[in-house]
Amino acid sequence: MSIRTTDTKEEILRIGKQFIQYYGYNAFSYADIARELKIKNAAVHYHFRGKEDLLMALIENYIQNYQLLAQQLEGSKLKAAGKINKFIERYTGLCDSDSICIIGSIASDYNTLPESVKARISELIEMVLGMVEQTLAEGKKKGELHFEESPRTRALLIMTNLAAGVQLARISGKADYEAIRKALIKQLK
Amino acid sequence: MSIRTTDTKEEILRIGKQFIQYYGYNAFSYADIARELKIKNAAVHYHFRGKEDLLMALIENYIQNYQLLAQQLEGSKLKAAGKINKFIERYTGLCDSDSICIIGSIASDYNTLPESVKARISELIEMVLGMVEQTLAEGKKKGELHFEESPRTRALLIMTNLAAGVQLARISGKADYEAIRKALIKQLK
DNA sequence: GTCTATAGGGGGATAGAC
DNA sequence: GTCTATCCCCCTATAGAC
Repeated sequence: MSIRTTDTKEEILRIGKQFIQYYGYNAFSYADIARELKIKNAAVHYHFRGKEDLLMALIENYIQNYQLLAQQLEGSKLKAAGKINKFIERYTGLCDSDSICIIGSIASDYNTLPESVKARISELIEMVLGMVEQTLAEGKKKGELHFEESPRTRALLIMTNLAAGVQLARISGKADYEAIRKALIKQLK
Repeated sequence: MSIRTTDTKEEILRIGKQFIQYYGYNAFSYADIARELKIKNAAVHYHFRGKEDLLMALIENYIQNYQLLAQQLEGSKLKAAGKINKFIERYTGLCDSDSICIIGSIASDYNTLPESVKARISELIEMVLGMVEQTLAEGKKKGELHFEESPRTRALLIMTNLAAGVQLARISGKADYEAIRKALIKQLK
């Protein structure tokens, strides 16, 4: 019955994620976060010493989140196509809020980030690609999915279609993203 | 015999383009450009009143550049696959310098840009997509290319593979980009 | 845990001399 | 066309009171 009180630290993470997806990492400030949460600059620094620490925490969140998804998919009765759809859905949601995937956003700012962050992002990407790759491989083995390329290559094609698809949608409209999404699903049948 | 002297204005455009592709629009300053060209801050402002004017000039350059490519392709004896390859080559070159396509870079910063710039970027994207779409349509008609989707959708799939492919390569290495590139070419046969 | 106040630096941009 | 000098703003970050 208890609604867990979202503390400030979680709120900062939530807003930070939104800002990265909407404006980009180098285009928002602690002051922006503070204004949004109606607290002061210094309070944000209390929870995350510096902006890089906030970014790192967000990346850790994503890693945990995908680990959770991995467990859910492993224990689910979904067919391969349904599992792939779980990944696609995450991108479809972004479009509706004019936002882009955090990996794509960070990729643009990549050369401005410290090595520690770069390394962790690399791990996140490998993890996500690995999950998609494995799902594709299993689906092919069971005869549920059909594609010519290696599972790794197919995973790369799908994830790049999605990542740049939401970037494109922000500029040219959601219709283009929808065309991509439908084509992806059709291709695997 | 005369080697045209590259004046400062052209040099600024050259460096500005590099910085956008390497660091992102919101992550470099006029001071960075000035340092690179061994001139002062104010000299850059003389050639481009503000940073947005520089960005707009770069977008105009891209539009002209693609118009030139369109003319070249129209008058060439290249088969459809060869024409598509001209687009792919542009992205392959980016990988080697740890850079990403300017459209992808700008897409990340999109919500921080003034409306005038947004509108022009939209036109640039439509132009490039239109060129690829038309090339695909002609190739299919002549029996040189084979794909199931509409030319527009196929163009979207190819361009998003390339745009996010170079973003990915910057983080996970060029091997992934190469896998994408080869798969794209193979898919069309 | 949040505040006020502030340090220190960098950003975009302009005026006016040369 | 480039310079020096400067303005004003916002940024990241910290110290110390509450």
